[in-house]
Order: sequence, then C-alpha cells, then structure tokens
Amino acid sequence: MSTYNEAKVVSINAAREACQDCQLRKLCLGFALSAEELSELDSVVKRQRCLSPGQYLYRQGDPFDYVHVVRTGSLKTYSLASDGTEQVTGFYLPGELTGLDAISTGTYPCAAQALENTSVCLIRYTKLEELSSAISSLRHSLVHLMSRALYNNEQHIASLGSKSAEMRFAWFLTNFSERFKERGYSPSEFYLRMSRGDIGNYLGLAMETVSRLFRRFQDLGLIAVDRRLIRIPDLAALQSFATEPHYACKTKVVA
Amino acid sequence: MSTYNEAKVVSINAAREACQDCQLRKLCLGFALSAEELSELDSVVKRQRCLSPGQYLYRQGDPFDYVHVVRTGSLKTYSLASDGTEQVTGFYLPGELTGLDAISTGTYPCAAQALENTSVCLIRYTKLEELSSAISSLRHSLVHLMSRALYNNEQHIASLGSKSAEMRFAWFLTNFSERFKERGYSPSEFYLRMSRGDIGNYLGLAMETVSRLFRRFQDLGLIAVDRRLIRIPDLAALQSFATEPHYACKTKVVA
DNA sequence: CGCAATATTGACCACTCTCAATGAGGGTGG
DNA sequence: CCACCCTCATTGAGAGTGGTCAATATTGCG
Repeated sequence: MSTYNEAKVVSINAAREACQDCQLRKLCLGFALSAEELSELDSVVKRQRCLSPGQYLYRQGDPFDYVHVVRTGSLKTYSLASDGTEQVTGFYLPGELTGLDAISTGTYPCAAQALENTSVCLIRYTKLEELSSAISSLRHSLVHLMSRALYNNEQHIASLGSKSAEMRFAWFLTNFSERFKERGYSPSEFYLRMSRGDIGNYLGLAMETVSRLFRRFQDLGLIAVDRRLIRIPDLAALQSFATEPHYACKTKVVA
Repeated sequence: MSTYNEAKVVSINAAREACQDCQLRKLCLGFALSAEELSELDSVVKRQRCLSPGQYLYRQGDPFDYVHVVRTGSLKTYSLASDGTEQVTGFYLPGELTGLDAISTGTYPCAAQALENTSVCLIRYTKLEELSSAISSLRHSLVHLMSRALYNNEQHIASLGSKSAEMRFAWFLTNFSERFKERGYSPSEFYLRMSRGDIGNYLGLAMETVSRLFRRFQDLGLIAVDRRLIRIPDLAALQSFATEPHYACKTKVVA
C-alpha cells in the first residue's frame, strides 16, 4: 500500500514537474487541479524520452500516438517529398509542442529529429482527448496551442514569401530571439543547434547563401557568430532588416 | 407557440443545412445528434453573411469572435507586414474553415477578403467552445480541423521551399484540383478567382512570373487557360511537374 | 463607348544557385 | 598525444532563374 502510494506520489510529481517545463503548465499549475485530476493527467504524461543528436523522435508515416513536448534540447521536423528532397518545416525549443499536425491524418506527416541531446515528454493523444472532455482548461489549452502553431506557420510562410534572402534570414534570427526570450533564455545570446543546411532549407535558401548571410550580418555588426553561438548586440537593428529591405549595403551604397 | 416552434424548426434546419455545406457536417449528420443538441448547435451557427468581391469578412487586428465556414464563393487571407507589404497566407473554398489562427491571440492575425460573391456562416467561438465540452464529436471535429489546417500550412511551406517557380506553380494547381475534388467539384476544370498577383504573392513569385508560367504550361499542354478558368487535361502530367524538376523544357532541350 | 484595373509580353540585370575547392572542428584510432 | 578522416562550414567564380521596369493588350464596368 505504502509503496503504491509512494509510487503514485512520485509519478504525480513527475507529471507536475514535466508540466512545469511545458506549455501545459497552464493547466497543471494555473488552474489548481484536484489531486484526482492530477493523477489522471499523470496517466497521460508518459515518462520522458531522451534522444541523442540525429536520433528520431518519430518518422514520417509513423502511426500517430503521442504529442510531444520538448523539455530540454531541440528538434527539427521535416517532410520528405516523393523525389526524396526534404523540407524542414520547423524547429522546436524547450516548452514547444510537436506532433499536432498528425492528429487529422493519423500518421505523422513530418519526421522529428533531435538536433542535440534532447529530452521530451510524451503525451498519449487518446488519453489527452479523453481527459480534455473532463478538464475544460486542458481542452482550452490544446486548442490554444494549435492555434498558436497555425499562427507560427503563417509567419514562416510570410517570411518565405518575402523575396530577399536578407529579410528571411533576419526574420529567422529575430524569431529565435523572441522564442528564447519567451522561454526565459537570453534573447541576445543563444545557440542555433541546426546546421547551416537546415537553416537554408527552412528558409528556402541554399546553404552557401546562409553562410554568406552570417558573414554579411557579422560584418555589418548585426550579430556576432562563433560557430553555432549567436550574439545579437542590437536587436532593433536586426529587426529592421527583417521588415525593411536594406538591400544596398553590400554591393553599392546608393547616394 | 406554434410560431415559436416553427421558427425553431426553421432555424434548426438552417443549422443542419449550414452544416451540410461545411466540415462540421460530421457532427450534425455523422453522429446523430439529439434534437436538443441540434438546437444548441443552432445557437452557435449564426445566420450566414454575404460578401461582395473585395469585401472584408474581417480585418487584421479585429477582435476574434467568430470562426467562419465558407458556404459558397471563396476567400483569401493575408497579413500585412509593418512596411505595408502583404503576404497572402491562404485561399478558402466552400466547406473550408477560416479564423482558427485567431484563437490564441484573440485578434485575427490575417485579414479575410472575398474573391467573389461569397457567403459564409459564422460560428461564435465562445459558444462553440462551451458546446464542445458537452459534445465530444464536436470537440474531436474542431481539433481535427485545426490539425488539418496545420498540415495544409506545412504543404504550403514545402512548396515555397521548393526552389523552382515551375514546381511551386504546379503544386498550386494540383492542390486546388484536389481541394475541388474533395468538395465534389470537378478536379479538372475550375475557376481560380484570385488575381495573378495574389497567386504570385501566395507562391512567393512575381505576378509576371505567374503569367509566364500560365503561358508555358499552356504551351506544354498541361493546362488550358481561359482567363480565370482552368482546365487540366492530364492531371498526372501536371503532378509530375509538382514533384520533379522538369526544368529544361523552355530554354534548351538537353540531349 | 471609354476608362480603369488586370494581364501579358519583352528586355535587362542582379540576386541567388550551382559547382568546386579550401578550411575548420570533432571524433577515432594508432 | 598526435595524425587522420569525416563532416560541416566557408569562400570563390560563373551561370541562370526569376525580379524589376516598362509598354502593350485585354477585360470588366459604368
């Protein structure tokens, strides 16, 4: 009995802890769940899974079972076209959810791969759905997160639509700066763990172009780059490159 | 009494009818709602709204109240950057939902504008949410639709990421063909009501490039274009242009 | 019928891609 | 501990796709 209860408490704490790190904290902490509800939630949040760099969390076409919350580390998601070319669709930082796009199809439309040592917690979707009928805040949260994901995708689309490589790249950097800030990390100094190739793919640019942009932005004093560590001394300046086309800077200084 | 009941019946029928046209039909018809549930649903689905070409369903920044289902006609959504440039984020055909991206922010992040005479039904979100706690199929449906929207966005992103204008354009055409087919319209002959400029914007291409692609594809026999009416004699051929880069066709026929 | 908006077509050029070589790290094994 | 290799990143040169600008054609609408 005692052991059972202890185990229960431990697992409840594990769930609570897992939620602290994730977007779902709203419902764990913000809404003061009952012990019973919390233990139900515990049945949903499976113990975390650890991934090494390059390891897959799931592959394109895998049957959909879980939604995943990044605890530490980072992921990229990408889809493979029929001709084998891959398209990076997103990067996921601690606290962000992935796998939501699989709900409608029943299989993951994108693969998710760790960019570094990464731990995620798994949330069994069927359970999550059951539970969301009982706990309104959970339901609310889920819909909110999906809406947010839609919004993010639209921003990505908007950046791909803006013609110049410069603007896309500046948007990319400011976007990560914002996301790190939201998560409590420094907005002006962070690691971008993905390769130049992944960045290029994500932005619809060639790897070489990304590399040249890193150099150009560094020469302009917009960023300081040390391998994959980025520092942004003047975020406002960088943001202006994301919105206005500053194109002339390299080739010709128009009078 | 009689008048009240009649009105009730009429409005229930209106809701049922509205749902027949929309993705939400699943829950109206597929799951055999009780009369009571149906009348509740009726309170959610507001009478439809009609729009003339160019008229706005909502504007960017408007407070979020309703989710919208296109009944007839079509919409485009676009977001305005701070410098005033617009980015078309989506086109919506009959049966498709718009406004889901506004749930998280509370204001519409994109404007929605009619491309032709268009009627939509409005679904008050707060009611929808209340009701979705009671009706599990509705909740399921909503999440499903959002997931589907995420998936669609990822496809859009993948198409923007594929470098060649040809492939983007071919994807665009096949995507619309599929969507028309899903909705029960002809997949091989349909109107694209948006301007060339909108298509270009949506695909990250210049209007002139889109115009040239229409011509090239027509010359290749892939499509027949009469103003905004498109006919696709051989869908498979077109699809091959969406996946494989057929690039050489115009400039040089390499031996 | 005439104006305005949209679409087409052409010429030019530049931004970005491709190809290719070099350089820098990081890990492994001798 | 160093040499080697392999991956990733950088840099350069050249070419090409697609953008820009501009003129013309077409359509739609009053």
